[in-house]
Amino acid sequence: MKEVKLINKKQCDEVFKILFQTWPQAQCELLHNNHFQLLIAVVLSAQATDKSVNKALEPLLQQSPFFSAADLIEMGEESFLKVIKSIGLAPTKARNCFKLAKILQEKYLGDVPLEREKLEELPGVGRKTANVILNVLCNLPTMAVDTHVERLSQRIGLVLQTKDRLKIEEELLKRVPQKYAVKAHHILIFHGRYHCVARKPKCELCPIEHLCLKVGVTH
DNA sequence: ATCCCGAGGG
DNA sequence: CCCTCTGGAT
Repeated sequence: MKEVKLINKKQCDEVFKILFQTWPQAQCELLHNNHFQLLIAVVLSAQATDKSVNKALEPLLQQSPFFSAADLIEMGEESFLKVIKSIGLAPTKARNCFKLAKILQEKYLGDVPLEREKLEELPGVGRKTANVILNVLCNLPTMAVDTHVERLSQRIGLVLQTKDRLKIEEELLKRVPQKYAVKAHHILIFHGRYHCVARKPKCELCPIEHLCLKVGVTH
């Protein structure tokens, strides 16, 4: 018999209240000066730390603060690959970013479309990336389910056990208090990145330890 | 289900 | 050494 590991609605509200107080500064940490740069950064951040993405892009953005789709097309895929070489999955990402830039130029005058369907048509952009873009640029209450959000959701007991990220997203959106709907994604990211880490979570120091079910945590 | 694949941490 | 990092396309 499979035990249902889930905290109740009241506990869920408390979790977000405490986490919001713990991480009031939670926000996107990817370097960017415009919509295009954010889109590129989010695409590059797949299976990579935001630190590694910032480290690779910083010199480029320093030299070219208004770096745009047109600029990426002009510099070429090979040159861009050299820039992002230190990031994992670089060849695939360079190809996707270059193709993406060309599509933006041809279809949207170089702008980033702020609609889910159009975003997800772009190479290298899936549901998670689209959710981040819509959240950061439009302040929409989307829930991008990445490795952190998936881990914390299961661990704390915010959602039922499943590897289906769309299901996790839907369940989370139902359970997150309205007040924190827009911030919730980054609140979870910060807690996952800096505290409730994958391997050795710092449970002794955790502000929600009394509420957490610690599903799968073995010390 | 499997492939893409580099740096940083433990 | 092994695991992890704001996944996506096939």
